[in-house]
Order: sequence, then C-alpha cells, then structure tokens
Amino acid sequence: MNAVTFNALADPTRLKIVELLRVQPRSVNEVALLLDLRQPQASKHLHTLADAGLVTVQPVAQQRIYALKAEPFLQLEDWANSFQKNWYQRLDNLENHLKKG
Amino acid sequence: MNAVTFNALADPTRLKIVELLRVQPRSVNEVALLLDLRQPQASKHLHTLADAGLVTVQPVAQQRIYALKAEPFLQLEDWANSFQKNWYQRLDNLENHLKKG
DNA sequence: GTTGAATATTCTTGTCAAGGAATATTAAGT
DNA sequence: ACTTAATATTCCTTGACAAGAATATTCAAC
Repeated sequence: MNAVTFNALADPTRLKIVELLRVQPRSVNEVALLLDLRQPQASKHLHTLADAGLVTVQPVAQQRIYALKAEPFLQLEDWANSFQKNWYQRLDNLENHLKKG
Repeated sequence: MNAVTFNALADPTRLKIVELLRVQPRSVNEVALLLDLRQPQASKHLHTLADAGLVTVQPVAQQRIYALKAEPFLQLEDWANSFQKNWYQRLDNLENHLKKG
C-alpha cells in the first residue's frame, strides 16, 4: 500500500465524501449540499480524491460526476487481509511455546 | 472507519514502520536502525501509531517493544470489504439495464 | 454571443505536523 | 551513587494543507 491512498482518506471530510460516493456517483454540488460544504471545498476535496486515484470523473453537461473506483479498495482489502496471517503465525508460535514449555 | 487510523498510516515512514512490525515486535532502536531514522523520530512515529491505537507498547527493561494490534487491521479489512457489495450492485444494475434495453 | 448554472482556480491566512538538534527521563548494572 | 543504554520530550524551523473569499472557467440554452 502507498501512503498517498491513506492520506486521501485521512481527512474527515473526504472520508465522509467517500461514504457518500459508495452509495452512488454524485456531482460536486450534490456532495457540497449533503455535507454542508462550500462548493470550492467540495471541488477541492474531490480533486484530491481523484489525484489519489480513488475516484473517477465523468463530465455530464456542466456537471462532473464523481464515482468511486473499485481497485484501490480491493488493494486496501488485500493489504489489510495480508496482516491476518501474522496473527495466526503469532498464535502458532505461542502455541508451540506453550507445548514446549 | 475513522480518519485517525488513516492519518496514522498516511505518513510514508510510519507505513514502513508498520511493515516492519508486521514481521515481529520491535524496539525503538531496532526500528530506527532498520529504517535509518534518528532515535527521536522513531520514538515519535511509534508514539503516533500508539495514539492511533495501531500498536501496543510493552516495556522490557529500558526497551519498549512495540507490536501491531490486530483489531484495527481487522476493522480496516471489514471496511474495505464492505465496499465490494457496491461494485456487484453496480454490475447488477448494468446487467439489468442491458437486459431491459 | 449573452446569460445562468456548475465547477475550478487563485490567493490569503492559520494551523498542524515532521525533521533536526539538544536535552531530559527511565532503568539496569556495578 | 555513578555510569551507561534506551527512550522520551522540548524547542525550533519549515513545509503542507484546509478553509474562506473572490474570481475564473466551462458548457448548455436561448
């Protein structure tokens, strides 16, 4: 995993935006209204998410529809999941230790 | 998920520390040596990780052994995993749309 | 081409966090 | 008690970033 992804999710407002976009793609104004943000801030945060590769942008007339990308979240899940084997390994070691001792 | 967790992982150095600790618990000096950090920075970053609830500290003589906690990574996996159903749902909608059209 | 809606950009300001350097604390051994 | 090892804390400087306010851009409709 890269720090850029985590950094994009490290801001409370952006995290809320992600939770909104997981329901369905939304325009900048929609996000701004739902989160009580000023339009420029909504635009900026969405831009940051796009830069981090977490969302895609699709222009529709004057609107820009932002949508979550699947890939980064799959990667994130894989990464977090890859930690689990460590706990089991740790438990195995403990078990062996207890058997030996 | 909370932004605090992501923030703790948003720093490249801390992310490296996490990758080190996943192998095994380590002391501050160990982390500093392996990552070529100055001791105070290693200490600070580990403190930040501890504040975020990602690691535990266990004093052993003068050393402090830092170890990853399982829970936050389980939460992270669950959270990332909970996004997957959205993609399927999205695909279902597309499928239905194609069938109808 | 002018208007209005939707979004982006720029500038400024304030805050927070990271790294460096120096120092303080804690604990073990003698 | 003194020394040493290991870690923590403080102070300082600097860079990044978020919000606010104002302005610019883009695009459709007429």
